[in-house]
Amino acid sequence: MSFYAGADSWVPRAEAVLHRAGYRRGGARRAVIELLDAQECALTAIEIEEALRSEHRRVSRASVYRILDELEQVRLVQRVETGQTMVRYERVCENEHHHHLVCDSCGLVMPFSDTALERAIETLSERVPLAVSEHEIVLHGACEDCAL
Amino acid sequence: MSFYAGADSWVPRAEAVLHRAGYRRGGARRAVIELLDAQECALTAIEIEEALRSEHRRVSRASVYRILDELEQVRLVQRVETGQTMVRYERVCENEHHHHLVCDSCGLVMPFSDTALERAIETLSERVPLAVSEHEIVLHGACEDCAL
DNA sequence: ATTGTTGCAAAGTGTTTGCACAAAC
DNA sequence: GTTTGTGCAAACACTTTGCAACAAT
Repeated sequence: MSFYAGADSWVPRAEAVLHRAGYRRGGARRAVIELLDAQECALTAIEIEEALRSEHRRVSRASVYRILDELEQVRLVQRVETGQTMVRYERVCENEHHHHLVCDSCGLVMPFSDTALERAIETLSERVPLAVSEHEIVLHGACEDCAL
Repeated sequence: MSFYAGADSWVPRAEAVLHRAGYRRGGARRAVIELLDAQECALTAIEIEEALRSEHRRVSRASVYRILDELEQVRLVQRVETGQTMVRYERVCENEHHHHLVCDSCGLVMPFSDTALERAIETLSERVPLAVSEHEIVLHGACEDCAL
């Protein structure tokens, strides 16, 4: 099992995908893309807005939502539902695939990946009355600090 | 793989758990409990409100939310996040454990269960920096009708 | 010049809260 | 009789939309 596989060239790929899909460039979208690329794990829209503001690249909240929506539609970004009232978003890389651990006590979200789990999902996907395109797995519990 | 294991004696257990936790009885809570017990899969708060109204057991929306929250806290009910803007809720039975298939096209939600998957989760849970208490798995895709 | 992008403010929508009254114990 | 449960309406919080100004092509 591993815990985060590091970056690939997501920013250039994102630009290419967006261009091909007919989008023009824009400062707000660029800022969101670069921020997401620098993240280790999923952020909420409001966290994204705040992070950008704190690095003096203010983007309106409406734009954050619009941009995340666009990026999700072209599958550059995926939603992560952690049971924490707010949806989270993270970039999707072609070679790296992970799921999430959520501490229900402090709200910490961590990525993890496991090949046995992926194999089980793959096998299962063939036997289910659904043409499976995605899957999401969230483990809830108490993180090491909170479990003390 | 199987697709829904049927009822156990959830209503009496719910009553017992609530009583032990110091709750009094109430018509609204009773109605929600009986409705949830009759479901095959997870409902949203608004679906619950509407279902109760249509069987002439009107319960205010605020009460639906309050009751679901209480039931969740004593683990009689669990949230299901399907990526469909509204959270869903379903009863949790002691002997039956399932996950969900979601059709992203029509919104259909179906339960499924798989022992290989559960084994993978169990093994994995030991090796992760989290004291795992729950897990949620959602498969997204197109259902048989929508895939045509 | 045309068309997509952005910010702002307003509207929307699901959820929560305050309060008064009814019901349970 | 005291405490909890419930309905109603108002308040909330996150998200979406309308619109005018701006920027990219």
